[in-house]
Amino acid sequence: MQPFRILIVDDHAHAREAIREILEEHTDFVIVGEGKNGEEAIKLTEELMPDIILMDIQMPVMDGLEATKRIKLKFPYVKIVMITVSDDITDLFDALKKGAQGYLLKNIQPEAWSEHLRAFALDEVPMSKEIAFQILKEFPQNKTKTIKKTPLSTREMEVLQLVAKGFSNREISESLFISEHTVKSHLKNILSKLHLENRVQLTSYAFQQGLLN
Amino acid sequence: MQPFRILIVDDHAHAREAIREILEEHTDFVIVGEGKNGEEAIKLTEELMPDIILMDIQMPVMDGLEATKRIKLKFPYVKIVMITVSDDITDLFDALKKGAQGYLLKNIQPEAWSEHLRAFALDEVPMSKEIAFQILKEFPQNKTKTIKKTPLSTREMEVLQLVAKGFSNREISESLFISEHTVKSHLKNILSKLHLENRVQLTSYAFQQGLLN
DNA sequence: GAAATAATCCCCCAAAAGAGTGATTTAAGG
DNA sequence: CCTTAAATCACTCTTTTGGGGGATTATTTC
Repeated sequence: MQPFRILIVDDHAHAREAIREILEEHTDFVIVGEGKNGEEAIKLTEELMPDIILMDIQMPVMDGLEATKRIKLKFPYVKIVMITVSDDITDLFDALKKGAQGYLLKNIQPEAWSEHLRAFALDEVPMSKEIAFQILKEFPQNKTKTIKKTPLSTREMEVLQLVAKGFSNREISESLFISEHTVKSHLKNILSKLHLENRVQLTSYAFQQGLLN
Repeated sequence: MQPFRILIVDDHAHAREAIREILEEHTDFVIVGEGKNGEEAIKLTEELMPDIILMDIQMPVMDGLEATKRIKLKFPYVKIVMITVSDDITDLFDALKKGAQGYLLKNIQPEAWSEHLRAFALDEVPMSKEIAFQILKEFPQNKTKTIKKTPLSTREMEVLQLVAKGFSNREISESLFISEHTVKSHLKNILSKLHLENRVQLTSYAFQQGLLN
């Protein structure tokens, strides 16, 4: 079998070096390029068409979330795996939303990376539950609390329903007998709670979660 | 049983008179008000809270479609029935999309109206298939051709997929390697073909029709 | 009684969306 | 050959959206 072609994107040279060392122990991975930020990631992906991109989340110029989103839009078949030491695990969920296949934590059992990467590359797992569990259980309690559920309030749900039906903020405000400012405020909070960017994504989300009617 | 409280909205006085005559033959209908346009319809609905609104489509100031949409947004339980002599039957489907319960044609068997209205009021039919058929069969062939299916083209479907994922026009244009102008043009055509107003409604539609993935 | 949350409203501002026009090129069908 | 449809791009203009600040009440929770 052809080795998996891997692109590494991280702003720290020493981090890239560490990753390279880990992967070079295995003959079924070949590192085809390295980038320092999101912009380079996009350019290098176009040039090299890697099988897998290992991408850091925090980077200057363009961060890994934005880069993941854009690369996935243009090249849906490229697998992207986030690498991070993030202390805010919600970033990782955001990454999955933007199309990343999975994530690996720099400081947690890098010796097992190759195994997980192979699983990602072979599409064996969209996001392996075992890996997720493995990672989550490593997190101290106070960290995982950052993924606390912030469910939508009653009013926010009402707004959501009307947004998903395609009504404008103005129309919603008239329907609920409140000002348009308030509607925008609710919507802002909803998008923020759900880590979404716009009302279309909210509508998709609502359909997929069965939140409507 | 209480008689059904009916509001008539039509810009022609003689049309309102004709409707009044038809309905007054039946004791289970009482006409509580009359309006001449969409704005009046909204005002009168707030004041009178009728069970059923009989509304013309073509009216000055604000037409029946817009009025239907707004009334339904504020008062979802009011039944709205469109009355029209429209030669473009697509208007009627638009009316149903905006929340109308059904429609009646001025020039076709008004003697059967009361029966149909009773059905609408009692929620026996969201839009009775028999009535729809009855009306459709009265239409000459060349008229019904105006409801011709205009399916989306391949490219339009591609645009739809990306819109429903919450991407902006700019992002879509970069993904498809075309200009943003072209994306807007496609989107405009899509919305027009499907009689929708914005990308959120398109997203809802796509989900409900199972057009995605 | 303090702290947190929900719901309401306000301002500013840049970007995006949508509606109305238009044009050109290519491909497909009769 | 003519017509139609699809796909592309363009310009203008207004409205809408979404992000960034805030603030005030009232209620609930600890």
